[in-house]
Amino acid sequence: MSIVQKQNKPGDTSPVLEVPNCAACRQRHLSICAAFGEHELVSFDRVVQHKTIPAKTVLFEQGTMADFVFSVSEGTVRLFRLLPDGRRQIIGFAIKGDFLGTAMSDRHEYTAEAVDTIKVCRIPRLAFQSMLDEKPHLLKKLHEIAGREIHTSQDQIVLLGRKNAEERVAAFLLSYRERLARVFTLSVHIPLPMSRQDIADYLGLTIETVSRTISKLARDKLLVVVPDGIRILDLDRLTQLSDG
Amino acid sequence: MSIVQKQNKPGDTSPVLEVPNCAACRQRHLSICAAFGEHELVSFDRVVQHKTIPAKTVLFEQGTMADFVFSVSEGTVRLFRLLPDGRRQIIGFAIKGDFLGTAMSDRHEYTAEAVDTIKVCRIPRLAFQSMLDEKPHLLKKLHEIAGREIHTSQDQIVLLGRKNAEERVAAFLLSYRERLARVFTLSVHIPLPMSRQDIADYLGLTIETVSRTISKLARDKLLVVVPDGIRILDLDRLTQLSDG
DNA sequence: CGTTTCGTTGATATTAATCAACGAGCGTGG
DNA sequence: CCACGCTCGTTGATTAATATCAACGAAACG
Repeated sequence: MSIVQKQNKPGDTSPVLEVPNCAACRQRHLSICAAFGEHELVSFDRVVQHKTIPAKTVLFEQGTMADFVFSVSEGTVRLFRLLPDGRRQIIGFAIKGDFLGTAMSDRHEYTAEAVDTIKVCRIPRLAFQSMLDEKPHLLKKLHEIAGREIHTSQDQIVLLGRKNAEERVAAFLLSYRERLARVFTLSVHIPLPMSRQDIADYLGLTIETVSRTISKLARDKLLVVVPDGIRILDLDRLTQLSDG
Repeated sequence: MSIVQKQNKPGDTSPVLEVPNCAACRQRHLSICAAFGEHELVSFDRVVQHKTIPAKTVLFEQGTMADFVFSVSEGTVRLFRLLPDGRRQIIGFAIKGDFLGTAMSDRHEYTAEAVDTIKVCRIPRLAFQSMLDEKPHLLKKLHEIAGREIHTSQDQIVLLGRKNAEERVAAFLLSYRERLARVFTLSVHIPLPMSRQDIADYLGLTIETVSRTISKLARDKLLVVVPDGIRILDLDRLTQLSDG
């Protein structure tokens, strides 16, 4: 069972505000912002706030009013839901270029918490909503993102419903690798900023099972554990394993 | 482990074509069609095909080209993915009013199969796509649907990742009840057209565990098993159980 | 430099899967 | 119309996978 870790509260977010400048943003072409033209970015700049947020800080909490939507431009965010007795299920990890607020519901459906130090762009939801109403191509882009989100959710449902521990860990490593590849270069080295507990809560396992499974994969020479992550040794076998 | 049942192949679908008439469709206000005005419906009528399809028929298959999108107007559809060794995970059940094709990807991400006799409206994807491009309010409606889909996927992820057998069964019965309530009247009687195997494959369990769990809930007087479904006796306790 | 957190590994417990048997309902064909 | 074979759901006995409980070492942290 997952125990909720010590964490910063939403109240003491006290975020560092940076000089906002979407036009100069190096993540722009990765994110929802890719849907904007040059002149649209200027009006976007007016409503967006760029923030740096320390590790373990709650970005927003499940059930609270969704006054803002977010775009992640640096670092890793864990998205999770809690059961009344404290069991935690991580829905996903958001990285550079990811958008939080696809569903456009007026309450947050999960809690978002910084895994490491993150940078985000925060946009008032109403402002974002009215931009959506004005610009059909922005909505189209957003719906594209939603489509991908549905797809990866379904992958996760198959993983949780029908895969064993080894298959789950292999699938997590490979899918996380692909996510990273969209933003960094594709490599056999996979940095894992999140804890084993996070991975366990993402895969519906316990921390001990995750640890044992990674050890087994290392023993079987599919990967090696390196500081801050793992290195893939046998991509083919790992892929085969992950597919079930 | 789930074994794939005998089923009709996509080839022998030989669907019964009905007189198409969206304006007279009694499910219209429930479905994506609710986004159309009267005169838009006429142009919609021109591209839509209404079909009646017998039980166990494959509507479309995972991985094949998504040439059509579908709106379910009668009956129950199971949506599932198969692992190479035959393990099956049901992603969801579609009922009257549900739309299949939200993700708008060019290949089907799951197989759809009639549980009982169903009626569907079939729309060529390209035609639907061009209607989307013309009518922003249709895209908006579709994105709303996508938002709900993401939300229910996340519920399912929490269920599969962190709930035990009893909680899963209780949660399934209640969520399925709510789905039905959107379309029929809310009742303590829940018809279950799908088999125990379907429920098991939806909940990431085996048929035996589902059967035992339902028996236990009946023994504990939370429900009674009735022909073609169950009847809820203690909604409060069932709700509490399902929440974890 | 002590203290806490994190990851690992071992021993045991528990849940759900697997293997097995059986009875009810249903359709088919003799 | 009844008998047979099938499918489906249920229940029991046993096994297997993962959770839980526990201990420990290493790294991180104040």
